[in-house]
Amino acid sequence: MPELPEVETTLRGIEPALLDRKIADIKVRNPALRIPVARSIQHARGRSVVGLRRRAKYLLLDTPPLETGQPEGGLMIHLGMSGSLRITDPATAPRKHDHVELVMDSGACLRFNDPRRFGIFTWWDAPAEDHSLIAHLGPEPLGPDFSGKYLYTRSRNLRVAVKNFIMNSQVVVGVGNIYASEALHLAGIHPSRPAGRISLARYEVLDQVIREVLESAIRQGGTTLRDFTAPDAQPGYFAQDLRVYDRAGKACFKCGGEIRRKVLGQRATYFCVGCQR
DNA sequence: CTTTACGCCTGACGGC
DNA sequence: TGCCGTCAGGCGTAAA
Repeated sequence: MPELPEVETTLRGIEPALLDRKIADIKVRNPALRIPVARSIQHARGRSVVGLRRRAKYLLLDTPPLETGQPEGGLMIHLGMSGSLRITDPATAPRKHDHVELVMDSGACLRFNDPRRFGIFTWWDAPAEDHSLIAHLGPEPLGPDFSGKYLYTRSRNLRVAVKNFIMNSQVVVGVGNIYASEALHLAGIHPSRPAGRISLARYEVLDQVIREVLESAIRQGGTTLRDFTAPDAQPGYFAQDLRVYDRAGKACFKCGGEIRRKVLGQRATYFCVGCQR
């Protein structure tokens, strides 16, 4: 499932094939994504991709108008939980669940594949920051606006469990279910602890481990990046580093305690009974 | 306002 | 072997 590191890896993987290239054609095979693919994505046809950005788990392609009067904006892609992008030859037969594709003038082709169709492929009107899906998002976890002090200040008087707090995209973006459990374990914080009852010092630790776990995963994403265009590209680059996720009943690598599973906010949550308080 | 539940959807998996 | 129920998950939205 694409978390922030995999989206970042995806961005780096598709950039060489898209940057400064013209979108010659846009094909929609199945518009039934989480948000139906609208005809407006055709605004990008004939335009060049002059920039690729990531905001939270959204990929943004900048496509300036060719002549005055055309709309300013670009394409927005979200991978949902089963989406992926790959660069391929447009002559190759599409796979099952290849819903949208960009045919570049270079002859390369970007295909959006998403079995569960929780993803998004849509058009945004400039400025992208004002789009309803990203206008109210919190800071980037790897950016300068995210800090222990920020988490501490935002959480005062909140009774919500700290795991739900850091998974709230209005608080901070890109901390998915897996990394929330992993980061809290590394920080020694119990996932059920009320967010408003955690000290500044502990939030400073949490800030650091969130950065570390995401940066580490992005580095390992480089492995995924290399076979990104390969027909049999495999996800799961982070699986070997998981310390608590999906390890219920097993022993904690740090203290030997038992890893338990509980449901918080309708999500599977894993933690160690020995070293998380 | 905060908090919780639900729905979208397919594939993997276990039970029979 | 195949059928069926259950679960997983990002995240917006409705409901409480």
